[in-house]
Amino acid sequence: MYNDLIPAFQIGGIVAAPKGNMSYRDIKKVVLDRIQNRIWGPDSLLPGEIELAEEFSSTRTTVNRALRELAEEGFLERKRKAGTRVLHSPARKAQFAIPLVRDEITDAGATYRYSLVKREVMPAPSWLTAKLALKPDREVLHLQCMHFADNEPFQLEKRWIIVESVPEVLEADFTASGPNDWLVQKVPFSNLELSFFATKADEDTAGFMDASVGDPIFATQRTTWLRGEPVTHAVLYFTPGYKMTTRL
Amino acid sequence: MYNDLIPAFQIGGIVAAPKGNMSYRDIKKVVLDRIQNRIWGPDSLLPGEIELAEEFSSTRTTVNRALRELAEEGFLERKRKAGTRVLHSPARKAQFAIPLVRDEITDAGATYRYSLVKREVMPAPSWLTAKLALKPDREVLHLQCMHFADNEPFQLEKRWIIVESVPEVLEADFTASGPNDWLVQKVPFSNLELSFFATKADEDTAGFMDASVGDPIFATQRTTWLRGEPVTHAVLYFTPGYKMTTRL
DNA sequence: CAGTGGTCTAGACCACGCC
DNA sequence: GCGTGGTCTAGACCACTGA
Repeated sequence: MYNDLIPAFQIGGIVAAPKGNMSYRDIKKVVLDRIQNRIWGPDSLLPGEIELAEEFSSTRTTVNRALRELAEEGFLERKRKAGTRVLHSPARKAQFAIPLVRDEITDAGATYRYSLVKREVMPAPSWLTAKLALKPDREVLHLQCMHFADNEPFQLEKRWIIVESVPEVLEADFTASGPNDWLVQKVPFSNLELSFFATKADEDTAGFMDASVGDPIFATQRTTWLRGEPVTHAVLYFTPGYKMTTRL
Repeated sequence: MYNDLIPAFQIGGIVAAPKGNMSYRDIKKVVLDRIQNRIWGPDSLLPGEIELAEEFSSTRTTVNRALRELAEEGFLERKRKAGTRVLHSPARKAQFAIPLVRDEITDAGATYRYSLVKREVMPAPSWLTAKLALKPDREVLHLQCMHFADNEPFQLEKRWIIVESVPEVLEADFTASGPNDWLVQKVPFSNLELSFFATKADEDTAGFMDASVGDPIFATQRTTWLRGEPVTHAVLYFTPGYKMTTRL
């Protein structure tokens, strides 16, 4: 039984409310503990905020913040009039930072190097026109770039930028630094779609990465809009063996 | 220039503060707009909370909530004494729900079916002992299960459960429903590590999924602890072509 | 050490949504 | 309708940390 894992002093410890004033963090801890120890089991209804405020000798405002954050973290469901309920499946949410490649590399203590592989102004390929619901015959700037960590291939970036949305992109110089840096500086974005998937290295990709044809490749795809207008679409191919990790 | 995309009425609209009292949501919108329109450019320092509260004819508490949430969302950095600063790279954070497979399938409108492929009590394999820092010679329950969506293979689950942490797992019946369901009901968890990566289908995996050997497979890995004790480790292999997506 | 954000209080009004 | 959470206010004290 999992209770074997609970040190004796904790059974009556955290679960019971300490005396004196408690911060919203303390309240979060106690509530979470009660959920995890099934004192408030799945689907059960928690006492109202006022009642909890009394128990914790705190105020409703403070209790509210604690419960609100636990709800954001996916432990509780809150509805007006209905009250606060424990979710049966811990619909926890994972959070990932979306860093710039450069930051990702330098944060890992490696040296970052960038290289422009290809630059081409072209009509939007039909799959892109369809995906972004572009008007027909739009012009796009297509770029391919490599990002290195300690001179090892780290990421291959294929990017399409809608010229109409960012005309000045045609003047930009991408030989020294990548389009992501430039876009971040020049264009705010209001909306983003992010996907993760697995693909296999084709001959082209394998050539750039330290990979063999057919190697499994972890890839992410990002599409960005500004106030409803598509700005750019990028696919990022990671070096074989890459693993994206979070803790919570 | 991206300003071309901004309808004229917005330039002097959202960016300027509306009169009257504003909610924290309104304040968030205005501040975000000013960031995106470079009125408060990257790295610039925002006015203090009191000053903003005056401008928005609101209180510091309300402004505080707005700025705090924008910071959580990755737009701002806040430090005592230093003030609130606009982050140069929109270090936005992606949030994913971590649903039960069954929910993921039924939410998509498909029919869920489960099948137990393998059940085995065994000594912990050495890689698992190392990964979870187990004491030597621990016993684990190893399970392999298939999850189907509309009778199409959707996910292959390989799971190891530390018997010592959850002894009663040996009595559980996993022929009708999966170990995840059981664990969620019986064992709370306090800590979780989550990874995403790409791998290729081996003969075994390809046999279960609708896949060929060598196909790229998107996989996730979850390790769960309860109060510092490892409980279970699972690797979930998705059917080829699976793509995980979020918007923000 | 002084200024900024972090948090708590006590009270109020409001809006949503079950009953 | 009416109870519950959602939010705002006005004020206070505190803790961190940069100048």
